[in-house]
Amino acid sequence: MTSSHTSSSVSVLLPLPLAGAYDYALADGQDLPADKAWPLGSFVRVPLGRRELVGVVWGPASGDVAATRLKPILAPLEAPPLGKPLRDFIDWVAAYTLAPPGAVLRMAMSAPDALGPRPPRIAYQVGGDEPERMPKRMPKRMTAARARVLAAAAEGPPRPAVELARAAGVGAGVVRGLARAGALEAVEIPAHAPFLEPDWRRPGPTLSAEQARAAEGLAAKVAANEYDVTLLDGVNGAGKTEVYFAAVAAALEAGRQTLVLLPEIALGAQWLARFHERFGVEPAQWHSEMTPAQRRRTWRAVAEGEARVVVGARSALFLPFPDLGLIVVDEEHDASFKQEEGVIYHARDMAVARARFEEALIVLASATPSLETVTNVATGRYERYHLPDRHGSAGLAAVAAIDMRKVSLPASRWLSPPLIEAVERSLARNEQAMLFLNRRGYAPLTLCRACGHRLGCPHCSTWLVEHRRPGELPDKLLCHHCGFAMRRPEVCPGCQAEDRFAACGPGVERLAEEACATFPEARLAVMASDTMTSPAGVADLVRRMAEREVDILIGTQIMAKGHHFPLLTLVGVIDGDLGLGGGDLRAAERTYQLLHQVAGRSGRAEHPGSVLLQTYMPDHPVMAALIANDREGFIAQETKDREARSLPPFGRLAALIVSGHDEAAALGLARDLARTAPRGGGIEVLGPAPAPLSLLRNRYRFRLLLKAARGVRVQAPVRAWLARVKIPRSLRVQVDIDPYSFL
DNA sequence: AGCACGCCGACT
DNA sequence: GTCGGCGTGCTC
Repeated sequence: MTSSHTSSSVSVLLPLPLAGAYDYALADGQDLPADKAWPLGSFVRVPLGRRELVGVVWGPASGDVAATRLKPILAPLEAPPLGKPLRDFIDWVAAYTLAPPGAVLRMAMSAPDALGPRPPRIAYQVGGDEPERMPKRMPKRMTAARARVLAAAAEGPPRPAVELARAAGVGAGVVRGLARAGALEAVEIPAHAPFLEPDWRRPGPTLSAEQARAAEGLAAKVAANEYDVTLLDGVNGAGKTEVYFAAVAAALEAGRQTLVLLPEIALGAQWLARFHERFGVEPAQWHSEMTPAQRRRTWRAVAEGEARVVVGARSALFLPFPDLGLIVVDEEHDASFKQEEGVIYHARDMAVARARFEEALIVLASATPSLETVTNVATGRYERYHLPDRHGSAGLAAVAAIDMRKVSLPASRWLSPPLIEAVERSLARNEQAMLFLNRRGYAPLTLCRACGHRLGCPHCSTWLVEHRRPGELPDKLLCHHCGFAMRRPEVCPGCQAEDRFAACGPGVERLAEEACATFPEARLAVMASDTMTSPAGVADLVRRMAEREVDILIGTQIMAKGHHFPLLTLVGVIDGDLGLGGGDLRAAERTYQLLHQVAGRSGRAEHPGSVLLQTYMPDHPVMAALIANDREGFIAQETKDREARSLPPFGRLAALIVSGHDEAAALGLARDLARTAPRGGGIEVLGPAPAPLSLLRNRYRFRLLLKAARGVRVQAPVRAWLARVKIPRSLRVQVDIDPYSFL
């Protein structure tokens, strides 16, 4: 091993789940010093087997493979090199999550075509500069669609196929067909307009004294250019967004970049509008629904420092910011920050690590901070800015329980008389109401009244959920875990009885049916992740709510995320107890957070709101805390409970999920793992037990849970543990450090 | 993650 | 006789 200045080889990390980086030889006759030609972080094309792929120069050669056996680096790519903070972050995430470093690198290379030269942007025109603007060659076949395209092309500048097609109201194929026929001329036009710099000089809104204090504090922290974690803690409506926008403005002023992580970017239309209002432009966005071209453009703009503010879902955490000065994690408690597939990580926790490597400020914002974050504030690791009051005149919504043990409802009814009366009063006052049920579909279970048979998914250990969406198959049964769908069978698979199926339990669709019958005059809308699939659909519903075209909004938790319904004054929670079943250690915390967030939809602006909570457990600590609006009391009790049981954040957990198509083989490996499990030193291993979803996508799953005392690092013992057993390729062992979901 | 190699069933 | 299934192992 020699220094990178004189060595003739370097190690290159490839975006593959390999154990480590591979050594490559530097090409002969390279007239630049090696560290100039291939600086660390450079993207390079290398051979691997009979393939060629792009990797990143990661460090000096390891020397593991004899120099004579090394293949040469083929060529550098033109994208800017990954900076040291991001490379260190990638190594750190790999070590923390026990994922192969290349698998983590892959997340930072999520726009493969962004690394090479920009593809030319092709536009189509007709007639060029000539005044006539007639096609040089008329197509042999002329159709109405083609005529519209030619007419559209004759006006205005050359346009890309998609835009021209949109202007003519036809598909892009028509444009391409005309180009092929020679009727349209292809010309190269300049690349996309750059991302505009948000204007931080624009005056912000007037802030309250507390908001102003927090805003100034955050701005000063940004200017300090140091690693710092600050919790921005305030109820919905307290103006957290405007406060952290002050930090964004400070980062812009300092010339550094900002990343804002949101739980669900697809639902962020209102957030984007607020950003636009504050800074005059839209920020760059990053989420899973983007097209390859959009990813390319955004990734490259981030890497070149042109995109100054990026708002994105958790995967945006791995974008190649060259100068990141600020990270904001909004709704930091939200469970959707936990990535559960591939590299398993929690984006909030990883964001804190990235901020450390970038020497940046990270702001965690929430009305109901996670116990982890609250504990870090208590121990002084994080600072906290508190925004105690709602900005505006409306007080907090009053929460009251409806004790469902004391109401008797007819079969297949879920609206209690007190809730119905409250909705009627709302409607009479010409105000809006919301009914919340965190369950998609019509009915969560279908059973046979003759023999009791339940219709389950053939690939998972779950019940099929009935959906009755208009325009869809009637009686459609759906598995919410693997997507399996079927029509309800004619006869019961258990006893061959005909027409004896009964839908059991409510989903939002069935609730809507009941609401429709109960409030026949009211205009209803349903909002669930499967009925609101596009951001435009969500935006339209939000608009209809704002313009009072809807009286009762019925939906699942996606209603609770970031939407403001100013005229909404009543929230009815149909089943407050829904999240409390099961063995999830965070069940109480999550239920509190979700119901608090739902309650926060009610009573904004000048309308006071109220929340009615249907529950069979009105005395449960979660319900009691919600009714008393006693967040601190709930946190104190939950803290005491977790501490007593040495559960996070007062102890560490790691889960191993063994899965495979062969149940006996999977169980056998799980037992081998239990036998060789680490013991002592503050570590205890439980299991194997069938995972709560013991069959998922045809894979049988068994879980082992490693519990470690506070301060014990779990990575090294788990790594050594896995090295002790042979894992056949037909089985998979997933490691989940700090598991959230226990499924 | 690919891609090859290798060892057992239904087809030109 | 071979085309092809996917289990196992390797790629600097």
